[in-house]
Amino acid sequence: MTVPPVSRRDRKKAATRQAIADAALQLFLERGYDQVGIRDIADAADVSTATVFKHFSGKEALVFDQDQDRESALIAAVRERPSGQSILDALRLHILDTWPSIEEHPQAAEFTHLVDSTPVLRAYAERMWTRYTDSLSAAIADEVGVDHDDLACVALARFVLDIPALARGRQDRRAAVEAIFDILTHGWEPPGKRPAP
Amino acid sequence: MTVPPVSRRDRKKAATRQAIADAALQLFLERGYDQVGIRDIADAADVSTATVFKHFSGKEALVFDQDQDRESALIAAVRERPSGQSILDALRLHILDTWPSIEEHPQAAEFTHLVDSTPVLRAYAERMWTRYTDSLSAAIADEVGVDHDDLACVALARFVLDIPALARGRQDRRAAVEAIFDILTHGWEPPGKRPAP
DNA sequence: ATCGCTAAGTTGATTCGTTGCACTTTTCTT
DNA sequence: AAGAAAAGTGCAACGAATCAACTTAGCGAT
Repeated sequence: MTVPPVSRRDRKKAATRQAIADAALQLFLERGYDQVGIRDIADAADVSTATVFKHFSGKEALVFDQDQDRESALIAAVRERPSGQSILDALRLHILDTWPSIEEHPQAAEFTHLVDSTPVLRAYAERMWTRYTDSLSAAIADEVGVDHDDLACVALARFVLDIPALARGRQDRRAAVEAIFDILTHGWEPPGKRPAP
Repeated sequence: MTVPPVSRRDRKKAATRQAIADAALQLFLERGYDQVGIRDIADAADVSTATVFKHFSGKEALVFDQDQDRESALIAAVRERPSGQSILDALRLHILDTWPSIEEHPQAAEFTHLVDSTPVLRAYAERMWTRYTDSLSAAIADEVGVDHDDLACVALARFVLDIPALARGRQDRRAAVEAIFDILTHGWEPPGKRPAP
């Protein structure tokens, strides 16, 4: 939850931003991403197209309005973990706690479908996560006490941020997360043969 | 190296494609990616803009003309590895053999700078690699004898394909590759503190 | 209270990547 | 040599995004 804006100006600004995001999401869900133009969104929100781009960096960003909170939460999970808990455990538990329940929420079903069925949105979502590599790896490096650009920390951050893409579409997301963390903790081994179905 | 085309038609097709790619790269290096339009490239290659898009899926693809060979080589390294060699070793040795020498080649310096200094190209390059996840993970799964969508194999493929992005800009690329494979082999551990400079 | 300053929003034009369509030219097949 | 298939052309058009000049509304300090 973000701090509520103070001045009237800020409130109005936030209001228009919200109006644009709401209008966009509704239209996207109704007609599909590619069947909605920026002008449609601007008209629905009763603003000009230029205003849309003042608030959002591009069309894709209209869809992912609040997913930045998940990044802050992830970093907080590392920085404020209980003493004695390893970084890997903190990440694992936090992810198990929050991500699957978010994505399994019934309201999110059509949203997930929208993203999955639109290639440009899939691409944007993936890049959105890996773009957070810098801040997450900085947090990890701080906790360990090494330079921010320490390779092991950057790599771990990157691998952890790959998890949403890897776990997407799995029947049992929790098991998927556990399996990936097992690789990160103990190293990769050839999986045993599965019984043929 | 790809097999030379057979018929005259194929040769001409390859020639125009090459002319477009050459013109594009030269202009990009001269003026910078954003300062060159598709129409400039088409004029320089003496074709119409429509022809450019017949050969390349988009503007970014003009820059990465031959990087697909590296993917095939990577998969071959897994499939045709010496018997008794582990998959991880095969990947590690192949990458150490080929990638750093390619990127340290002097001719590639300005190309690398072009990509690094153009955000949209950086993004495309990253996505280009992770897009190969499917074929690499399929190769790994085949060698291990499990389903193509086995999570551990997909995860390994993804992590290995993250390596270019992680090793980019490191002073010692070989050491970086080794360090990342160490994580993938034995699991992640907090790195020891470095001596303060 | 009000006077400017700043930031939000508008309007309209403009650039640029990309696609579609109807058409011509070249090459392959038989 | 005829006709099918594919490469390329020319042009118009669409949508996303940006820019410049302008209007409006809220803010802060006198």
